Amino acid sequence: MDVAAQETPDAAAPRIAAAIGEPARARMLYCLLDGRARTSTELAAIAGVTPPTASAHLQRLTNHQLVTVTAQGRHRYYRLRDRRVAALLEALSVVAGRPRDAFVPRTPIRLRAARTCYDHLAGTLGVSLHDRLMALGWLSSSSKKGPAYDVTAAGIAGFAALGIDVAATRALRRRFAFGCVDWSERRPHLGGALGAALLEAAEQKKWVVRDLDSRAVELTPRGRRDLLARFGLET
Amino acid sequence: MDVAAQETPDAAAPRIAAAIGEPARARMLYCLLDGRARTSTELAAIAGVTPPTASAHLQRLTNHQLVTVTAQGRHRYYRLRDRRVAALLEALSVVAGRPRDAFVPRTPIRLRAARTCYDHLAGTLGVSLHDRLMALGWLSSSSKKGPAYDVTAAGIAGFAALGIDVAATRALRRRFAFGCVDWSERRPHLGGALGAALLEAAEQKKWVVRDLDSRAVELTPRGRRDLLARFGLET
DNA sequence: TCCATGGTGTGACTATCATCGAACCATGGA
DNA sequence: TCCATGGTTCGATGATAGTCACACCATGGA
Repeated sequence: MDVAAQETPDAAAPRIAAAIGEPARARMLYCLLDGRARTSTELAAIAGVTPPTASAHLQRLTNHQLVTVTAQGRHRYYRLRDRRVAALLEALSVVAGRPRDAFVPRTPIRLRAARTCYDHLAGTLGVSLHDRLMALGWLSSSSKKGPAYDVTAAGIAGFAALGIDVAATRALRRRFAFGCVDWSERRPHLGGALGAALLEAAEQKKWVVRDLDSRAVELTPRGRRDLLARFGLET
Repeated sequence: MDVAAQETPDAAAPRIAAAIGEPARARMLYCLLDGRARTSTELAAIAGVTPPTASAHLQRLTNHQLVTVTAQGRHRYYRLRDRRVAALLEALSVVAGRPRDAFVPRTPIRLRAARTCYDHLAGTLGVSLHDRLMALGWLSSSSKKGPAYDVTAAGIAGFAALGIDVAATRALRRRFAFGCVDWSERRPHLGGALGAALLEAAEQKKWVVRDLDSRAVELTPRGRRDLLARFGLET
């Protein structure tokens, strides 16, 4: 019974919002925001509910096109449906994280320090890396204050040295590179296909390790050393 | 009792989503998406509930920082808190309006034809105007496929003739101009400060008239004539 | 074939909340 | 001062939906 498929967009919007608007489901979704898949029981633990409850929640999220499920043996892997759902969750975080009087961030330091934003680096690490890339002249902000970026000749060479083919990345059918603002820093980090490629490269080089249960990303000793050497980045 | 102010962003997100995720409240919010303010009773009628119910809803929306209220005499005017809330609602529409098999738009034609998207023109009118501005060479897409736009010399002159000071608009502290994709057309129209200035100019020239109860925008006979004359735009 | 494990359906309980009528407060005009 | 109007608060009611224990189905390995 795919409820969502029979509705007008107007009627679907509040139902989708309601689907997100339940703490256990929200925990699941924000965990999946790193773009990876989780099994039903993993998500049950993360949400803090029993498997039957989690199953009901996941069914609802699937009906409303927020997540997709793929069966693999005995396991069923759930993941966010697409980047637009991720964008919705990020937009929600932006509104939820609005500065308020005497606001003190209560987010775990680990998560503020380095984390993924769907499929690219965010947090303080993501922001400093972004600033460094701008300072090095690898990236250029094409429009006056617009979020879209372009890569300079120096940047093409630099990214190539990291094993990133800029031309191939640009050819992907998604936004190439832009300043992605997230809730904890309120400053841009590198988003888009290029940001994703950068995270992938960093993971491959074992500069960073992703946490399984959250969006946290840990900087390895090797990563700390290489980032300093290559970018002059103090972490 | 401002519940939202005592919460971490993480706990606030699902509550905000839940605040949107109730049909009556969603109707109110999407109505306010044109950026204008409405009184409590107006919103009650639009949502299809009695004044006491609407009052409770509006209180919740206010607590969760989605709308603000300003008292004027006996009336209390509610409006969306800021552009980020509008962005959230649009992101929600995008997910809600995802193409589905045999999808038939059930939106009133009037709303599809011309409407506002927070504070700029959308709908088929917004889209054709956008395409025309590109064809005339007033706008240029700065990045490869990014949404940010810039204005050409021809555009600066053209907008000036409409009474729009491009330099002043660019100086505003918001995104200058970009392709804003909305749910009904799935094609970009002109968003940002420049889009807002264009709508304002069109309103001032009596080319369009806004509807009070919805996001609909009506093209006046004069507007039809002038748009044809100035842009060669058949409506 | 049997068993262990991952995952889902059922039914009962409970809490939340949307709703409205009626009463109440506040503003502006007569 | 009184009244009309806009708007909110209160209290009661009913529906929705989140929760878990238990039972059930499916897959994979022994």
